[in-house]
Amino acid sequence: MVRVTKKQEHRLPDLRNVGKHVVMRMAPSPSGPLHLGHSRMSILNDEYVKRYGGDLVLRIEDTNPENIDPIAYDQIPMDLQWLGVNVTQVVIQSERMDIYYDEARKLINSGHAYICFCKQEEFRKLKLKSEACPHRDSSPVENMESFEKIIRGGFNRGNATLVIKTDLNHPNPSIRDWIAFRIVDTPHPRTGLKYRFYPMMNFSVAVDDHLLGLTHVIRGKDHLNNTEKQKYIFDYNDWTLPEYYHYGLINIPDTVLKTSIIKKGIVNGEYSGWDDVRLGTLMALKKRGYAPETFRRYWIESGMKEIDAEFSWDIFNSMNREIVDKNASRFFFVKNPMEIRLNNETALISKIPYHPGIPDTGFREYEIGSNASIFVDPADWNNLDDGKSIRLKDLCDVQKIGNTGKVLSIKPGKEKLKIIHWAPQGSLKFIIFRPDGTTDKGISEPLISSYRGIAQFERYGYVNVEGEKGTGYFLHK
RNA sequence: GCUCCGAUGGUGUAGUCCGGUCAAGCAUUUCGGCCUUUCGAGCCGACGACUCGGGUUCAAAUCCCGGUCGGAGCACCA
Repeated sequence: MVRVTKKQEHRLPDLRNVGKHVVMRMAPSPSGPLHLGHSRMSILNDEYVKRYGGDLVLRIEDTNPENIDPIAYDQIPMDLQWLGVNVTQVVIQSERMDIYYDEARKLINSGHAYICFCKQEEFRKLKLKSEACPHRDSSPVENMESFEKIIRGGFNRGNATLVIKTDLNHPNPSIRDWIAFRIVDTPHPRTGLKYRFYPMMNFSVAVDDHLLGLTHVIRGKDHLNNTEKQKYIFDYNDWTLPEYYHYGLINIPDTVLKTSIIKKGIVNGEYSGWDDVRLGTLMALKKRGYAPETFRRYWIESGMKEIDAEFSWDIFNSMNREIVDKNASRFFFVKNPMEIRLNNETALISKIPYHPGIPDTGFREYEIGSNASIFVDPADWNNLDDGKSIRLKDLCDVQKIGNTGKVLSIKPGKEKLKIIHWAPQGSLKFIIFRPDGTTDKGISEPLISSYRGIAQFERYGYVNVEGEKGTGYFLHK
């Protein structure tokens, strides 16, 4: 039997129980702009909504006033738009507080939730022993009174919580009677001090997943326990559970992603902003020249397995190179330039294709006068033994004699020579910011001045160029 | 410690549900060759993996049991 060649492209597995359409969501906390890690859940959800049709909800989970950066409300939708993620509905949780209160009242009435006045430590200890706290048996009427009193501001932080009754003998202590609301008196960037009794993520998520009609939930497996907790809310209300998927954690090496670290760095001036090229934010990656399509391809290939994995910049860059290369004009960038003199008697014309693979992109052309001097990278020139020959790409072959190049031939000789790049007189200062925080300074050929976008600096790498400024951001080799 | 989850080359994946077509495919990396006036692209080739031990079976990457290793969560973050 002949083996059928498998399709090269990776395809995400089909979802279970898909009806006419799906409703899915992304639920970032607004602690800052999106980063590389967030792009995974965004792409995954978006892919499925595109496959099956339906809605994709962006739900901003801003129920912890202490962990909000207002920039996120605007930047997250922009990040998603850049990624090509088609959000059909935006929901901001801080605008839904009354909904959460109503759902809480329902659970209090049905005896599934109680107000607890235990100190944090006390409550924890009892739970570990599988013992009920003294407030667990309060009547719904008592609980309701307390609840309304808390909402009106009758208690201070740490003195009261709303707890969901689960199972005190559950093998996992964190799932035993979990806290659904707690008091926070920090002003909220959007609602100020209007509310002080905030739902915990497990409560608001369960309520919203139901009310928004979620059919499928895809998220990281760090939420595995949370899913267990949220199921109680669905049970008590007799709501239909969405299908859950939990993908494994991705370790992204050599990349700063933690918003707390980034924020601190921005404040103390170490980073220039959220788009500092040393960071793993989408803003920074965009600035360096990554294509949105690269993210999509990468995360589709990674799939939804629960296994933890290592993010591979090699593979990511390789995918990006494939996308970006065809539109990347070639230029010469000479790092730490040194001048060498040629002994040509007549002027030389150098005509170099902008893209050797795509002939109709044209040429860049420079005239090198007689006995001209040009610039080369000392790393190339100094490694060449005196008397040896080298090829100046698209210019001529030369023999090294000290710091002069004796022109051997204008047409490339038969001999196989090392080929190096160079820059003519009139080249412009150019500086490249690299993601490791270093910079490469040098010069680039004159025609770079009108170029914008991703260029390939030959033998150096891909760089997102702002020609008129003489700066560029290193993308990858 | 407790609860849950997982294990295919350096990395990422395919195959595992329904055992045989898998002496394991693809991509990436590294190395070599061809081509080429880039160390890019393209082409060819090489290295490199089923965590271990038992069991079931004519047959196991695939099913079962155990060990090991790794990961996540562990309570007023999301």
